[in-house]
Amino acid sequence: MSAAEIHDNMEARILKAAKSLFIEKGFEETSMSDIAANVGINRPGLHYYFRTKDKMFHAVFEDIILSIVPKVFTILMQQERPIAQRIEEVVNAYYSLFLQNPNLPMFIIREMNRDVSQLVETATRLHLPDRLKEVTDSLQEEMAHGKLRRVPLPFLFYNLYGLLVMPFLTQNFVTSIYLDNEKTFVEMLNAWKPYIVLQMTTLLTCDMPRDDSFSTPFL
Amino acid sequence: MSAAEIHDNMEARILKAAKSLFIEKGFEETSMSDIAANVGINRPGLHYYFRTKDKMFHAVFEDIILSIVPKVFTILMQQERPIAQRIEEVVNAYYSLFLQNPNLPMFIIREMNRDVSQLVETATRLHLPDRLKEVTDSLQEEMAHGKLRRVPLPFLFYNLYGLLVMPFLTQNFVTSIYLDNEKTFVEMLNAWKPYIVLQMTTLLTCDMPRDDSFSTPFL
DNA sequence: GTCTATAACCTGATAGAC
DNA sequence: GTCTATCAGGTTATAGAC
Repeated sequence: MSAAEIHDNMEARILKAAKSLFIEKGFEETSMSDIAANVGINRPGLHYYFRTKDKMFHAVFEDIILSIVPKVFTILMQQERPIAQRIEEVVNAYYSLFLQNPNLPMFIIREMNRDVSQLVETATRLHLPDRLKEVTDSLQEEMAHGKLRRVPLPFLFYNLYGLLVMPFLTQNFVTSIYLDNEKTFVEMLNAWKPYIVLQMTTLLTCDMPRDDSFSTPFL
Repeated sequence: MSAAEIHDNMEARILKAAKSLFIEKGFEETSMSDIAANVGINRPGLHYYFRTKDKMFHAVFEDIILSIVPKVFTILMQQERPIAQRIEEVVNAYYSLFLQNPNLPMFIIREMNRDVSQLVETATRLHLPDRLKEVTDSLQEEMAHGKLRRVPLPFLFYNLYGLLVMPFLTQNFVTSIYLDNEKTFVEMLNAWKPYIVLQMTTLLTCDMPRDDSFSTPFL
């Protein structure tokens, strides 16, 4: 194995450990010592591969975003498929990601609040705003053609992510109060899924009393 | 002013400062120095009034819970009022609390995950589990009588809090991407409110396709 | 009651030996 | 590349003067 390969290999090992710790405990509460101990090297070793804690974090965060966001964008743009089907697939994608990392929703929301500008910066570097615009344009086209009801985009966002993320954010709490074990939690998640899809499709297809006092340029 | 009054007064001042800092930055990221500086006394002074940082935090947390939870419980138990009205009042109560403290939802969820057992302990000390049981009994009675549709309680919880809390959790993010200023955010919140009420009443009163594969003792 | 001084420890980061 | 030693700064908490 060449020196470069050893280097890459160690870099990957560090990233893996850092990712798991950052997700579990957040940026501030994760120390370089924690990560070093987890990888099996010394604190200064980390600084050799990633000069600062910040740079390590950026790498981890980018990795996480790339693992889900493009997938969701692609699903949402498939205009030929019924919206209920697309939503269900989006929910499935998030479910499978979150079930592997139950702390991920918490992590992302915390990060959103700790440092928005960094998040926006990372997203821009990955050209996600451009891709997002394509998605919203696509949805608005469907709305304009009457295929979907006109709903302000932030409301779609709140509806989907609120319903999707709340069970994970409160997993510990709900489990300790209502449920006996983790298996029950997964069963509950599966029973919850159709509610999410139904609420979203209702919002996007059925006529509901609507308050037009709030209008925005973005829908 | 007696010595005891001076003592109580300083205790209150400390609690107020601690509350605002804990909510804004969380438990771990708030230092005793921060609080001391905010109150205008020295670090060791804090330890005189609250022996440890933990004890101070418990006092703050208890204060927050008492400011909202009993109110919500009372509203939900008013069986004579239409459910839509009750839900709207609950949303109003949370809105007015969260608009004063936009970081409160984040704070509570973080705390839920940092230390569930402490949360449960505090709740028990305040006899909230007993009061909660009365509320759920009341709702289940309405369900049994056909006044409300039978919905698993955790699903009601997810629906209400997911829709209610998501705008606040993502306020910084959404504001920096979609909106120009804070005023717009409040306008959006007000436009969002009827959606929450409608989604909840739909869930609780309309017939929807339903998956009965998940049944629990608590519904 | 409130202060200064300090204990004991943890943090991220770097310099330099090997 | 990986180590030891160390820096400069932060943390909670306490002892003891006044």
